[in-house]
Amino acid sequence: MPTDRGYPDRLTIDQFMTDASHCLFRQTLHGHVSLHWHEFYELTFVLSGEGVNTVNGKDIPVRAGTLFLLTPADFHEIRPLPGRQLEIYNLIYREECMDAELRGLLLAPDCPRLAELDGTASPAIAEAFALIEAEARAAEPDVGSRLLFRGALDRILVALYRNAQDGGSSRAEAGIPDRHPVNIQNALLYIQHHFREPIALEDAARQSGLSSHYFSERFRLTTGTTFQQYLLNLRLQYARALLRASALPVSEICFVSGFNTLAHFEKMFKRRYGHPPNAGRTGRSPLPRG
DNA sequence: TGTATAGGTGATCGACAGTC
DNA sequence: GACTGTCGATCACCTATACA
Repeated sequence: MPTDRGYPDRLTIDQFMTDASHCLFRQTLHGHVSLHWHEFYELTFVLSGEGVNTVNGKDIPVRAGTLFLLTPADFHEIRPLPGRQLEIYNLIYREECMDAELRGLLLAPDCPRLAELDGTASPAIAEAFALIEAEARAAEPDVGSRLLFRGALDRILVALYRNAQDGGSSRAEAGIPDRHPVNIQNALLYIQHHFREPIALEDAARQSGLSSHYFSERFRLTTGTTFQQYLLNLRLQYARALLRASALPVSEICFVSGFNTLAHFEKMFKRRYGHPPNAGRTGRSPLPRG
């Protein structure tokens, strides 16, 4: 579990799912879970209690019935309200566990990936989590276990998509028009969720099934920006949010945001925001205990 | 140790021509 | 019209270095 030293922890697949495709925890949070991010997807359902989930520097209240999905591109921390506790289901899984269609819907840039389930939908989702929990306890997992997990996961994700609320983000905010050709959307999706890794134009082009030359042209015409510029924007936005939300050194933020050298990160940051990375900091120390 | 700057190199962009 | 390949120009990125 994340330590509380003001530096975000990176939770790796090797730490939690060496051989498995997923892992489920039912836990009660009595205090603050410090800033962290993961290499896997995290689906959380609040069974009881009230608290605050801070995702990419933005506070989001959570309570019984709240369901949210975090991707490897998100960093977050969660804490119960003072004097309260949070009882949650926490399901972590690999990207390939998601149905392709659901992945396309839920990982779209404008999808809030947060839902408040009412008294009707909530028990059904708790039941789906309980099913995954029961299967995880089975002594000998078999093909049936895998299929039941996929079925339960699909059910939860569909509920999330149907009940998703706009947390304030929008395509316009993200600089993305309403409609893109499917091949460009695939590439955008790929970029959105892999921008912290080294991505070449060719990688994104492969996602769209186009040659790199033609993809470059279509991408620019469709999004109004070049591939490089789009990638740079994502990395800078992520770095700025992390600068505001954590006490992580600039050099660390540079690397986790997808930049390979500090020199380049600082140059690009200064060009975009008009000041060096440290100058815009609020001096935020680790979050107050909840 | 963390941050900032300068200069060189290679990857990418974008215009254009050509093919199917 | 959709797509690919070529090639010169541009810019992102890296290395080296300096400073607080």
